[in-house]
Amino acid sequence: MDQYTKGDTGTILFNISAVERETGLSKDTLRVWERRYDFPSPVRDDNGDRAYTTEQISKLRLIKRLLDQGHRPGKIIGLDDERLERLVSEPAGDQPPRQDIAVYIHLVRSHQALELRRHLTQAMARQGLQRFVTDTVGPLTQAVGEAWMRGEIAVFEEHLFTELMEGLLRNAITALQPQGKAPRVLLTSLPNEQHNLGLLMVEAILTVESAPCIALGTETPVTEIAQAAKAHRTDIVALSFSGAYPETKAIEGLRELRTLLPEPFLLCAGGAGVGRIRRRLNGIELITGLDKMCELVRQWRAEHSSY
Amino acid sequence: MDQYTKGDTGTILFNISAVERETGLSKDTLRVWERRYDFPSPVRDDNGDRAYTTEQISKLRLIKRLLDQGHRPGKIIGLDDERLERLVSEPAGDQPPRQDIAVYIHLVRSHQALELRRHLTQAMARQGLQRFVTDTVGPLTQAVGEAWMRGEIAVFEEHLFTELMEGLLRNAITALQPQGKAPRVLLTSLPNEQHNLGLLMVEAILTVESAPCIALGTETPVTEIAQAAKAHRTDIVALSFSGAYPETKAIEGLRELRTLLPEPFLLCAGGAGVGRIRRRLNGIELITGLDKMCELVRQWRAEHSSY
DNA sequence: TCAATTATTTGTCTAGGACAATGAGCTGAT
DNA sequence: ATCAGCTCATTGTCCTAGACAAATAATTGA
Repeated sequence: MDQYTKGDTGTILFNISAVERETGLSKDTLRVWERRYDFPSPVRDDNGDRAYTTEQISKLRLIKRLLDQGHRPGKIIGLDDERLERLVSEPAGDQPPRQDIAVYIHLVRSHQALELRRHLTQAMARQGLQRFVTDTVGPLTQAVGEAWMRGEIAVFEEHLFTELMEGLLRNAITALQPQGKAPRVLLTSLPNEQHNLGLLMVEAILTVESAPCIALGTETPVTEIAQAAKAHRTDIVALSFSGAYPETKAIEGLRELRTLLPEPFLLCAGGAGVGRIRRRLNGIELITGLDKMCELVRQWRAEHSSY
Repeated sequence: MDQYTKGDTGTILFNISAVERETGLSKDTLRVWERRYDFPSPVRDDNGDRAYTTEQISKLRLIKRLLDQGHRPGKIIGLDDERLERLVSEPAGDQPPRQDIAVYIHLVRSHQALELRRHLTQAMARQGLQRFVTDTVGPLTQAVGEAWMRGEIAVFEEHLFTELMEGLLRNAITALQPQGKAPRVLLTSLPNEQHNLGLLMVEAILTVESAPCIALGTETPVTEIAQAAKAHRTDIVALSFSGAYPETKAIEGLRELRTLLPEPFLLCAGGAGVGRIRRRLNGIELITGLDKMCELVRQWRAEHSSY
């Protein structure tokens, strides 16, 4: 029941439930990997329950990232950390390093909240909300996430960053006095997907585009999404998936929603979690970037302006 | 793998994974309930996998609500829908009915988001932020929660309300240009406590009181809270617990935090979850209302103004 | 009346088997 | 050479059924 326990040497050990939360790998998967590949091979606590070390968890995170890139478990689980690291950084490759992002990251790590907020507010004023979101918030959020994966940023630092960013975006959105014209867009995520930043980014962009948003926050059950779309007479339903969201669950949820929502509704999904979906899904638009959401709205307007 | 299949009569059936998502009850729990209480007793599909009907799912939702209210599975699972319904609406107390709250609730239920926002903004302007939070947001949030328990408000309606309220409070907070003087307060909640509204209410009140807040959002592990308090040199650490949070967990977490944070730090806990704690906890302030938080800050200032 | 003990309830863990869906590798026809 | 179709290996999720600690209720004793 407890999330973590202390090992003999004072090291912190995590139970299988905590590891599921931390890595996004289901308990079943963790157990079957242990059976088949001998990794992870956690020690056992007094009850005989699996107890994972932080090292194992970070290796699992690394492996998860590689799976998301298309690698297969059997091929990579045996490799040592060094080789895994090389695989991760390999194809990700060589984006031009960005000075501004490095500055923000530094502010996050040195706990200068006010200074960080000031810098970001200035950037927003300089770039305008639309470009601020696509060119700064998006990449920065991703960079923070990656730094967190590598253990360079503590949990509480990431929390503070997220909170600050949410405040900033929400403020910008209300400042625009959201009204606007069709299409009306419903924004939310499926249960177990708690990341709200992506949704707020989309909301900001859509608000700039004068498309009215109904934002439900995160974790709305599929049936409720369908009800909400009908009750609010939205034209588009947009779901957000972070990179850690299990692909099969995402597809499952989207398909169910498609069945529950008859055709006139446009259904689309975005976020890092859909980037790796190769399959074409019937009647579901996969959005590969924040700017693409804009295009979708414009396209919708073009198709519905015939009168 | 498919989330739902069609039954013989054309009814939609859900697999165990979908039910977990919809109800928040784990697969393990669903299976063990079936074993022990014969409910839910789903039919099986061609693979022998459980297939749940929508009726079963809504009964499960009802049961989940009652569990959150403190009922125990063994006592209520056997009851029929009628009896369950009666239980849900039963404990609704006899507070003096408030007209304004009834109006807000009505707007929530009729999906008039813009109108609701307008009303609330007006109330805020009329009452001032401090009284708006204590006299309107607090009671309203509670009323919405209770209505949701009774099934009078749908999940998506509650989500929209929460989202709207968060935006409103965040906006008010930033508008105040938070700076201010000591004490510095760290605001967050423990893992598994996802309600952010309570934290935002406190943040709003403290901001009015010119006490600078470090808000980490929800679900920060205890060790991280301790680190954050030190890194940001806060004077007070305030945790929020909603009514559903298990009392023992709360006490456990608070005690652990008290051990990790040496004396000069003031540690306090608030929210519906601490209201029912009778025991006095060493070195931990239990806050019984939003206004009490104010008093705590004033008291702190009185004690530290000796120079 | 309240604290300490004992009994019951309840959620989550365990093991290992099964199987469908996915992806990889191969074959033969265009 | 390319591509559809087939086969085989891989992989995630579901299954059963037993165990046990934590949480809660019931009982005892001071």
